[in-house]
Amino acid sequence: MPELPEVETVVRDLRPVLIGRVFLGVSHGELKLRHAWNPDWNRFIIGSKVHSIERRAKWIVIDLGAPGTVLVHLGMTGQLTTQPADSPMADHVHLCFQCDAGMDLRYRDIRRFGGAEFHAGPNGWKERLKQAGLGPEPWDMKKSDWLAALAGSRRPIKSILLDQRVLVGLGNIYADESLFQARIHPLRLGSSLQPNECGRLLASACSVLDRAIASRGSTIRDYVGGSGLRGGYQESLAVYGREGMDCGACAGTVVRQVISGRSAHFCPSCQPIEPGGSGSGHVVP
DNA sequence: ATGCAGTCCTGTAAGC
DNA sequence: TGCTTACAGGACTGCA
Repeated sequence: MPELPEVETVVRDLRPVLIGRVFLGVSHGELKLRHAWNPDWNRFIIGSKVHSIERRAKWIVIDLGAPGTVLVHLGMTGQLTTQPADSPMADHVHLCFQCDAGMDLRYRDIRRFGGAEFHAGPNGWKERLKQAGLGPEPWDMKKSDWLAALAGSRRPIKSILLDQRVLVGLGNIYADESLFQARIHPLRLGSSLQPNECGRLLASACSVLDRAIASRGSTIRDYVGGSGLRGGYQESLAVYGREGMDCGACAGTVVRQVISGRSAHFCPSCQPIEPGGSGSGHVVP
């Protein structure tokens, strides 16, 4: 599942091979994507050169200079990779940008929760993302804003971490890992967190994301980087996907509980529901 | 205003 | 063995 580290890895993989390439054509499938490609955009794309590739939240931003910008969201199973133009087309490839030098940029997405959009002009894409109401990158989050956001919310902290309007980049995997590293129970309400816990949680999120990026992200099922390589951070996960297994930090066992419709993985011993709990008992909410 | 449940989508795996 | 069902979750919609 592409979260911030996976998207960052795709961007870093694509940069050296895609910057400077010129799009010669675009082909797309019939199936509907969440972010469907409009064929009217082809005329902006064809003949345009890739100036830069950046990441904002979980979006890939491909800057084509004056014509505009391509935004790609990987959704859950999206893959954006470069391949030789004569390589066989895999199943579920919905979009293919033909580049010069015999190279394709292909978008493959099994569950079709992602897709690509084109936004004309220098600021079109910024308006699009502004409309999404994205919060700051975790490393740019101001401590005072973070404290205020948590203090003013009576939602479970797990839900808050997944809300991209508060903070971008975390998905289910890294939200669980961040909460474990900060030793905070996912059901704790935002307003119940003490300032030191808030600070610890933000620092944990940044640190988990940093380490995941260094490992090229986590490949749980479908994720691959821009070069087609899998990630490695799944080997370092402390709680996600480890239901029923030993907690690596204590004698407890990792449990799974549905919170806000998503699986939350945590160690009830290391992450007590009672603030300041010592871990002496397994608290069942 | 706020938070939650439902929805999309398909491959995988568990269960009968 | 073959079928059915549950599950995975990012981001959006609609409801209470």
